[in-house]
Amino acid sequence: MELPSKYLPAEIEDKIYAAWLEKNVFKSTPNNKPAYTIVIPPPNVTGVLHMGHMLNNTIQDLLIRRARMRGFNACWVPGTDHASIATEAKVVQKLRKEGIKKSDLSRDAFLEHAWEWTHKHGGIILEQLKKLGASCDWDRTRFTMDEKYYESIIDCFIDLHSKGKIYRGERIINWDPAALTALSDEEVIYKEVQSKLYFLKYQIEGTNEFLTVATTRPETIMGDTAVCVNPKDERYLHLHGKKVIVPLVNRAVPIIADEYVDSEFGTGCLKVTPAHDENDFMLGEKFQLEVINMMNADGTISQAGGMYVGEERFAVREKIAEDLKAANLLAKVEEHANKVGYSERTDVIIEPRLSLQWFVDMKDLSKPALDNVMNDNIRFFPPKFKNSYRNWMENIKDWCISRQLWWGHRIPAFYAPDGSFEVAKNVEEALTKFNAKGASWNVSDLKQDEDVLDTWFSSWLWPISVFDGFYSKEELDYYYPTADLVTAPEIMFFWVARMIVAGYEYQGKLPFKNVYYTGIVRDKQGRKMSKSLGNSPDPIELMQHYGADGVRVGMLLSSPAGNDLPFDESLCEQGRNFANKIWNAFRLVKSWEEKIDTSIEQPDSSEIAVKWMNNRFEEVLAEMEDGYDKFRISEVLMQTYKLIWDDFCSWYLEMAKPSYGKGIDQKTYNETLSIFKNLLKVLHPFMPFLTEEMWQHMPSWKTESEFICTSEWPSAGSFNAELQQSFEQFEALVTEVRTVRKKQNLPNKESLVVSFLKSNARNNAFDAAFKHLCNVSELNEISEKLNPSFSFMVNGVEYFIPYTASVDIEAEQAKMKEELTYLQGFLKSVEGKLSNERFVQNAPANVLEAERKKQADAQSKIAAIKEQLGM
RNA sequence: GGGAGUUUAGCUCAGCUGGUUCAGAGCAUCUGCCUUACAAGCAGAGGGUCACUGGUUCGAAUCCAGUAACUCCCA
Repeated sequence: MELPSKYLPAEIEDKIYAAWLEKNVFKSTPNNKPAYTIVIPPPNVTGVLHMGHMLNNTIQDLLIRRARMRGFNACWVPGTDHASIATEAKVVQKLRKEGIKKSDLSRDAFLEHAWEWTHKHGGIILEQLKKLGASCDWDRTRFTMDEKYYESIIDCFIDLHSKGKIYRGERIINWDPAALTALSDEEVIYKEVQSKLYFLKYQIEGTNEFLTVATTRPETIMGDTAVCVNPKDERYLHLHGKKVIVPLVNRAVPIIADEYVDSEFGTGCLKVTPAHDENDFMLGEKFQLEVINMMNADGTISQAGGMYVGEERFAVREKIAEDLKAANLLAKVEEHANKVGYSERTDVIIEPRLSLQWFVDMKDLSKPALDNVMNDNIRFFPPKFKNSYRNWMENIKDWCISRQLWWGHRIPAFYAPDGSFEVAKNVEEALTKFNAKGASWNVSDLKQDEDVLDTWFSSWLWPISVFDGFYSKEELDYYYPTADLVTAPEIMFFWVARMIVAGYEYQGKLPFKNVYYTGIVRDKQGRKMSKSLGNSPDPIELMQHYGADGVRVGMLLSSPAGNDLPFDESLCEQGRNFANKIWNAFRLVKSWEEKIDTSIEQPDSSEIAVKWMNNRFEEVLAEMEDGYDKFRISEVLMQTYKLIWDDFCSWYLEMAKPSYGKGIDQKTYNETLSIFKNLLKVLHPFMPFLTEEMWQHMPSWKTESEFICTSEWPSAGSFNAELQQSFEQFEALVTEVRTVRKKQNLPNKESLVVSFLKSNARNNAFDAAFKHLCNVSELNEISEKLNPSFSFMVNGVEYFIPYTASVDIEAEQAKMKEELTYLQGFLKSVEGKLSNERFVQNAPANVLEAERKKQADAQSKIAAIKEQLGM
């Protein structure tokens, strides 16, 4: 069978993926093997694959494939998230294009559109993941709005409510005036902006004195119900207990004193607007202040404001500044840089708004989640993220979980006409609860809460509910806790922390053992990849260009845990080249199949080559396992890369390769195949398609396992360090000879005679390989130096290659002199150390010994060169 | 404003408890090769005041203090 000289991924990837699916190799059901589970961070149901997904899912696939080969029952659960705000926004947008306004639709009609949209776009991303080679158990695909899943979220709400962990309360929340919904703290992005600081004059009641208050938000004065100063601030001591008149509004409000106020900021006086600022709200509660809600949901001034009613908040800011100035109540305006919160979704400025919302009381819930990360029951990679996790957990606030949206899990609270409510699974149960308390409503009297739950309130049960864990223990007991979670640090608080909370609350144990945080994929200029910048390559196109394996390798080459990944297509090129290199090594070995000559004994050179390569494999395998344990993925990849390219292709194959026109012995052939097979196995998690394709070309391997992806991971054997050291000396010797050949233009076809000075230190283990590799016809031990000749030292042994006619002796001598000068300087520095008494006294024995060896080596080299130069 | 992190070759990064794993890897660059698996390749080579300044030590990329620049998180 003819194999093309280039590896052509496009022709084989789909075929191989289909074969895997057909034989259900990714399917997992509980059995007597240990489970190794990963749940996918569910992508947005209507999203498309981007580079972040590529990185994240490549890592998950790598981990799950390795686990599968190591004999675990590997289960990778795929799925998608309903992403309530993002999806609803897209549906609203789509309807608008069709001339339909959301407000014209009933809830049910809107939801029909949303489902339609979901069915049309949902799952695209999962299909794309198949191109990447993702070995998910697709039969387990879950969606956060699946019936069973939905039910578990509702039950979770009801449960937490009954435990008193969920409450309804009036709070200042982050309000998005464009999306008309509350946002969690995590959905607010703070940006540094250049704004203005307005100095407003508040007249002190009954006097002609004024108090100046600095504010960035003069438009909220209609909601002012106090002015606050620091009690220690001597400038204002005399005003405690007095009142001031709010400018323009002409309302008298008290001057209060509280430590909260920073005397250094502005004038040291703070206007207090309890309905429009979180800290002011706190002051309001503390001092029992009146609360005036002067803004509408859409960011216009409300009736309660009394002035500028119906006008937009920022227009009013301009206007009020003018009016204040006209009334001579504006002392001055300064430029001022501050941070302002923006909505992550709509990018409008967040309005702190007093509003009735549902909250989760996080105080007690968060405790086990904090402790078990800090004590490493759940390990973070890299561990530096434990710091920010702790910081957040220790200052955790109650979680606002209601959203003024339709797409999502509808809050199971039912209101009676008198405003009382009951939390229940459905209206009938709510009615029962009402009536048990003596009320006598009918079903038609009750109205369900209009709001849905924060998306993260559904995804925090992901590791539990994908196994129907609320209703059945069968699968959960087997698969939970899951092994690893691979995700981005950006959602550590949104999601990771909350899954841990839910895990301890509902299972009493951790949801996963390790959390691997990936970096952000950036472009070459360090910018985050985004649709709006258009700087993100299309992953599907990339895979078409470089092959899925090439892209996988490209993604992982430069992505140490937690560090950002400056992505460059040349990385994929490197991956593709690597695939091609292996492909050609495979072609070579495959071609030996026809050259087997059973009459040939295994040559010594091949024997040592096999022995060394097996030993080297053990050494690197141990390093790789260690790297995997520490999630040092890019390092493991590089170890694999060098093992295959350098050790196997550049050294082993060259040693084992028969001379031109010669056949190969059976033993070397068999052993080469066995080495190759192990290499492909450890490479498989990185390059699943390539390795599987080659496996399928080898009938003898297929008797072991039909697919490489279900074959057995190589088990570790013993490693002989001495053998590796011998190899390295041999390597150095070969390099020296190649250098001589190159300098002298001696083609490899012409054989050489190499001599060496008799020495006890000389290691001859690789002599046969050396002669084979360097085309050395004779390797002679001599007792006298050979002059004139090229000479070089390897590990204390001096070698000679006779001069050929064409040698430029003068140039050779000049080089030797240069070398001599360097060695003399080196020797001097070593001797300097050794003559330092304190060094000799304090340094450990091995260091001293090393220095003495350096000294001896340098001395002998110097002597050798001097002799050659006739000095 | 509070916290965390980073700074080592042109680029991306390794360098654990101070000493042969100590100045390293891959890519890129340069030189020579279409050598009978592979030019998506082979064989070589060059390249760094380890951000800066001090300190501790016989000895510092590594420990300590300070400075600078950048990044992220929280308010």
